[in-house]
Amino acid sequence: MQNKFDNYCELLQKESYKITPQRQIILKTLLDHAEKHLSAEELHYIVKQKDPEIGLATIYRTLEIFDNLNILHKIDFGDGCIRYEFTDQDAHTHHHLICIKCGRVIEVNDDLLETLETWIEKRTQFHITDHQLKFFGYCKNCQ
Amino acid sequence: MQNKFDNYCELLQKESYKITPQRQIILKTLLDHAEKHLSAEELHYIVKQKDPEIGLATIYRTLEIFDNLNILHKIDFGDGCIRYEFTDQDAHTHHHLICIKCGRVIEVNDDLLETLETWIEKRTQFHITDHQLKFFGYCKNCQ
DNA sequence: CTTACTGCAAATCTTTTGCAACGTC
DNA sequence: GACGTTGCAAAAGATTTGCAGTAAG
Repeated sequence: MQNKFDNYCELLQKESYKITPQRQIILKTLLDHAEKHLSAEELHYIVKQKDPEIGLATIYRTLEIFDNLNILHKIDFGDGCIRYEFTDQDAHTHHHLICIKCGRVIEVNDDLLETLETWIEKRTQFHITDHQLKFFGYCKNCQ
Repeated sequence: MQNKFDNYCELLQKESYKITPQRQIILKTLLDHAEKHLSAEELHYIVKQKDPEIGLATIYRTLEIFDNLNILHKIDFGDGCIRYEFTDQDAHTHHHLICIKCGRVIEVNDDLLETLETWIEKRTQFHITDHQLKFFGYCKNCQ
């Protein structure tokens, strides 16, 4: 985990962004909760426990930068706020199961979609660069 | 198209919603632009040309009802507003190609996802009731 | 005539922006 | 020391809600 942190800091530096304490705290927090798909608000709540001074605007601005640098990307689970996920986690073959009762988000990996993608590209002349696949239903506990 | 309109009106009636002129105009407009995935704002703009009195709140309230009755459902193309699509159009085997340059939304049909769904259900014990698959990339014109 | 529906305005919620003060490099 | 970054407060944009008046059944 530490090396990820360092890598992302290097990337920031390389792109001439400054390594501020705020950005370090935010990045650490994101890494610590990588599987949680935090929203800006949730992230802010956690971050404030480490440094109560940090404002919500800084959270949004930092997430924006991380998104631009492709460190993470936005996902929407339909709950009214934007959530974030590390891009390196994605690997293009990773989907989400969203429980419509308890809201739990489960991740699944597969590569069946590759086939579909190739087929669609051939048929529609649309050049696909990314996809999002979400399944809605009931998780094991909520059935 | 007329029979769809009548069917949905019947459904409204059956669920003891009143068939008001506003709801009729909204429903007609939605049916006329079924392939457009209108947002509330866009819908309002069109509807106001037929009846300038209709307020945006009515649009939202009507869309809410239609969503609850499963006449249509929300989709999010990541452009900051909720869009709507008729549920009967979906047929569970219909996906969206979203051009990240011009924003055009193209629809594709396929049933390859069925296989994947069955496989996931078996493996994760998650009961899938719906899915959303979006592909991002460049359309023919924007490549 | 009852009860749901409407339009308006105000409220809410998430996200963005302007700006003066601040901190990194 | 320059310039990017921050916190705050205000703004913006989408959606919701309260309310008094209106209309469908």
